[in-house]
Amino acid sequence: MSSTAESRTARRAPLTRDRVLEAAVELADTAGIDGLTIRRLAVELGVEPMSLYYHVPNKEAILDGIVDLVFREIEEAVGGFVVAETDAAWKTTLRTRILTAREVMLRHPWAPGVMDTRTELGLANARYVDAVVGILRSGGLSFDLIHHSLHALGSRMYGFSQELGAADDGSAPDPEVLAQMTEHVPHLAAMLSVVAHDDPDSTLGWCDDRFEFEFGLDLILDGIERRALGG
Amino acid sequence: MSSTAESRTARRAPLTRDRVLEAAVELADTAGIDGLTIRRLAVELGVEPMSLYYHVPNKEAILDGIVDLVFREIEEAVGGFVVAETDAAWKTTLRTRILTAREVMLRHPWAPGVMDTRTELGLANARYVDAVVGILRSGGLSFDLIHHSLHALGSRMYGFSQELGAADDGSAPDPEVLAQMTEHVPHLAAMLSVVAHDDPDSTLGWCDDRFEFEFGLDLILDGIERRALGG
DNA sequence: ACCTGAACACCGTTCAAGT
DNA sequence: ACCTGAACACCGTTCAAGT
Repeated sequence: MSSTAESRTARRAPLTRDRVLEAAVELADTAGIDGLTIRRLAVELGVEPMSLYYHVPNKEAILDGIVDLVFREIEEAVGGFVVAETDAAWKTTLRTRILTAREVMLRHPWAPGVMDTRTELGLANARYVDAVVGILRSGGLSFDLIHHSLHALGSRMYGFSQELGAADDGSAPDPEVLAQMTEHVPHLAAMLSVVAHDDPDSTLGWCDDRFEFEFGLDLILDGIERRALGG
Repeated sequence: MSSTAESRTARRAPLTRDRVLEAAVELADTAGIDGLTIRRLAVELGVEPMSLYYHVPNKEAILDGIVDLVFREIEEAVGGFVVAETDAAWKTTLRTRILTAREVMLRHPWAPGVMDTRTELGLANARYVDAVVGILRSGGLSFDLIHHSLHALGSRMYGFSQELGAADDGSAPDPEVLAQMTEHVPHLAAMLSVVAHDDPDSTLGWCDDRFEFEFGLDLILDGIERRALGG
């Protein structure tokens, strides 16, 4: 009973690599990726900045570690990366797998950005890709086609894809802005004035909304299937 | 004749927004995006750091500016963004357009990364998208399908796509590493041991090699065409 | 109009030291 | 074994000033 009250959350719990990484994910979730600094992370953990370096070599390792955590979260969400030997319904299996990964990604909007900056493929990430290869293999695809398919999917395989910019944010196009656009980008303006977005779960900025994501995903999955059937 | 020799390249040329941005592109090309700092940019221009702020409000504006320059470079490379009224060969028109954009992107490996961080759609970027919309429109597609197609293309529309990590860098798989991989990522290891990469113009790390890029691009373009024909 | 100097509030990280 | 303090070499940016 040496301390009457905790002055900070989990102050006395011993620091560990896992606690550092979990706190880092939480900080990135709440403060954004720019808010994730060694120094802020330290105050969050009730510790001096330099203490972190005992558990983690540098900031890059922290970034590696938090994308690892995200992939482990995906593994948990899909109930483990076990793959059937053969699976006639490989396409829907992969589809739901990817949409589940997407759910997790939506909880960590910073994840796509920092995944892009990773140069090495971490183990958890590799295990995710491995499972995707397994699913495609269970559908009887050749390794060659599987390889091309991974490239074709790109980041969509992880449940996210590049956005096009703020022009397409789901808000109704302002008629006045539209008039100005007509001068410089007539085709784009015409499209936006025609396309009515209803955006049920509105986007996080980095990410298509669900309908658009699925449209692109299905386009690619259909294409892969067609290649597999020799089309 | 007050100065006998230039102590720095273009030292006495008056600073201007354009000169700042051109120097910024050059610095990012040579020193990488992390090497592009206000302070280094200043010494490159033979000027004090604070001088830049007279021509540009802050660093974000510089980043906006250099992706603008990249899109202008693309516009030049494709010979202007004019679009035919109707074009039966819209698919190959768009295909070559995108592959030309890709050539430019390959000259500026930092571009995809900073494009991802832009929140607003700049004018030059919008003009690029506008031309793509125009090409699809010239093929007779509905604006609705065009809109979905833009999302389906994602960053591929600009000539780049997300990479999967260093595991797939075109180097022949090291048998010893492969043995270790077999334990944790058996499907991936099996695929890599089968897939022989011949990588003519080898990648820059952020980017698929040309064959893989075209495979994915054609998959999507074929899918769009099929949707257009009501498939 | 265009450029500068000093200063501020931040970074990540090293190194030698404390317990 | 685990944490700290002072210090270093960087950032972007403000503000008041120079010409």
